[in-house]
Amino acid sequence: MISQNHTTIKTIAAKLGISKGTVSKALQDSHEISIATKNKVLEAANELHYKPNHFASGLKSRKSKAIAVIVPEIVDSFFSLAIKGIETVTQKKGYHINIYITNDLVSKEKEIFKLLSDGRVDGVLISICRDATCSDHIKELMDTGMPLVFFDRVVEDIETGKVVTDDFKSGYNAAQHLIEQGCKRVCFFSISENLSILQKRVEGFKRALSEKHITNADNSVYQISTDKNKCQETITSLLSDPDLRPDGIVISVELLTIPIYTVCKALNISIPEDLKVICFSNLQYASFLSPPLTTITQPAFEIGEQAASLICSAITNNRSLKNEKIICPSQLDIRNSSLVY
Amino acid sequence: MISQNHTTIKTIAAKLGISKGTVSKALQDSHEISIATKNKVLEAANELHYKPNHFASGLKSRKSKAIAVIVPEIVDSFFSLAIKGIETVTQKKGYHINIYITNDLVSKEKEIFKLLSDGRVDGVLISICRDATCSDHIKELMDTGMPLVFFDRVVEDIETGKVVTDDFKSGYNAAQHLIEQGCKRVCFFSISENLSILQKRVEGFKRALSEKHITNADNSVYQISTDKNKCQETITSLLSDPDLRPDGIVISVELLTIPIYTVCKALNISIPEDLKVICFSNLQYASFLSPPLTTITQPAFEIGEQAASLICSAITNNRSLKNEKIICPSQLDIRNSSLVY
DNA sequence: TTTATTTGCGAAACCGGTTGCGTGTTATCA
DNA sequence: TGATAACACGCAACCGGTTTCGCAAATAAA
Repeated sequence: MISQNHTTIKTIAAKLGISKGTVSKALQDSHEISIATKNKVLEAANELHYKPNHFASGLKSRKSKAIAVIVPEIVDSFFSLAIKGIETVTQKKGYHINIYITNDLVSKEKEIFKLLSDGRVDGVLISICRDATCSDHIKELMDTGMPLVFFDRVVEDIETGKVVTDDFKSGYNAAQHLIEQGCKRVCFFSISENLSILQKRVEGFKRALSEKHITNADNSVYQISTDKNKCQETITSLLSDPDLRPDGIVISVELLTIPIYTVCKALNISIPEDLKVICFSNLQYASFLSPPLTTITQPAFEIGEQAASLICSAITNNRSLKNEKIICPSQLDIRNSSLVY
Repeated sequence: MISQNHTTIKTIAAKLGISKGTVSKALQDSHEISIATKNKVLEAANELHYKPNHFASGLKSRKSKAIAVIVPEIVDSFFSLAIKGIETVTQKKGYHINIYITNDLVSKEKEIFKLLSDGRVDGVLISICRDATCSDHIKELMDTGMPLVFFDRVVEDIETGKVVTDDFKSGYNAAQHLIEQGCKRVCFFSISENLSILQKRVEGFKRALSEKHITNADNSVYQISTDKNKCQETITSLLSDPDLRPDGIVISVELLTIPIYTVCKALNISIPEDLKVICFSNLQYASFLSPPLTTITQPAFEIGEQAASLICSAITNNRSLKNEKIICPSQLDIRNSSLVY
């Protein structure tokens, strides 16, 4: 095991009595090498179990054939599906993916970006942190020429590839659906004021409210902590008073589903009788929850595929990503949690 | 953007009028460089935004600080949690992780192993395919000295690090629980005859049956396809006849949960009245399913952490992984799907 | 003061492929 | 048959750090 006498291009050259350069060119199927020599080289390479060294070739080519994928969370049906979509594409195109999880911490996001400046990856796919207070680290890496594509959670004022869903419309549709189901006091539970996609969902949500003359529009959006305990506390306080509590909620992220179901159970609030719920979620199990959860289902897999395609073509064709914005529409999957009882 | 005039060690050397070697040593805080020079180098490096080149250092050191993580699926609460556990550890130790998804195909697994022989990763963490008919590719890579750790789905006859749960006992406990709940005809739904962990679960399951003198033990294990349509067909045919169908099922993997719930709904079989169900699963939503699902919950996060720790210490300390087997016990989370009505 | 030792740094080989250029050989054409 | 072109391959620099070795100057010991 210790004697890793790996075979290099030099080994092959020595065995065949030819030069390194010739072996290298033969392996690349270069036109300036005869077929006879190529065959001999291939045979020897095979026999000696030759494997080209990633570092050596990367040193010259400055290409790693790897892409960084940065996500806030992985135990999440949206992000895991998106990653699967990414992997499907990158695998076909011969790219490797490096996964980084930020846990929604900008500090960790910054550390990751430091690591990526060593040429380890050829491009970056990222869905940014919830508390996205600063994006200098992103700009800095991009300034070195690193291609970067945002998916889902984007930084609005950085001009580069973006793949998102139709957030405004989705927020609008969600609210409209609840209103159509008879809700009079509709709320939006968000987890961040900074994320542009959540802002857009809120805008769409508010638009629907104002169009339908729902009066609590100004006081209808709540920021919920993602810390388990705080989260449940906040929701509990918001839902405790039967006279003040909403009769319809749009949940901005899947993460909040369990807390809300938990609190409703604890407070004996029945969904959908007392409270109608709709959630931005990709949960496979939505139909089998109790009650079945109405969702705004994002095309997570497709978003991943599109993002991966964009970054790959940016890398190989040196394609500019400015003004490349792809919008994959979400769909409303109506289930019992939001239906008239 | 095109002018990527990156600064190298040479740039710094030229600016300061010293040699490459000195700069390199200064950056490594070598004892043979004066503090004055080190400071000058650090300052210049900072000023010029110097970033060491991953390929150049890797070429010498033969270390990539990267670990491959190979899983059959990622949209799965067990595997995504395990990956999160892995990432927690590797991130702390300065390792990157490359994710590969096999979709349970040996062919893809083999392709991945070919890719990993170029020095791109320093070690491998893998949970093998369902149809694990051959493991030559794994042995071949290990023969080159590549450290490898199996987690959850292991190859029994390859001697290396393994992190698993107590599969026999879990299978035993699952069956015992159903029997205690009054089931007379208990079945095990598996997805593979080849996976040793499933074999062990089955063994434990059968042991419980025989100890309790359940008579259908010989005819109680069914292999279910993971193809959606075939899967539902098989389950439907197994559950159709009210006189022949089981009154208790142990589901070996999370993947089969939805099909079973779906078929039961379609056939109007009520869980747990007509059929009690228990599933090997890490689903966060188990409590909120209808009915809440009794699970054998594997310590997925911990399994990931342990596996990552093992591989890291194998890489850095050249620690041998033979006979390194870590068993993280699962727990039985009893919910309504298996309880006496 | 002389010798021995330590300190600080430069020169150059090295890691393993890649590539431009030059050269000798063979094929082509007038 | 001589000039030209196509072909096949070797040589050596190069990518950007790392590391060994050696040397000169500074310091310590004799």
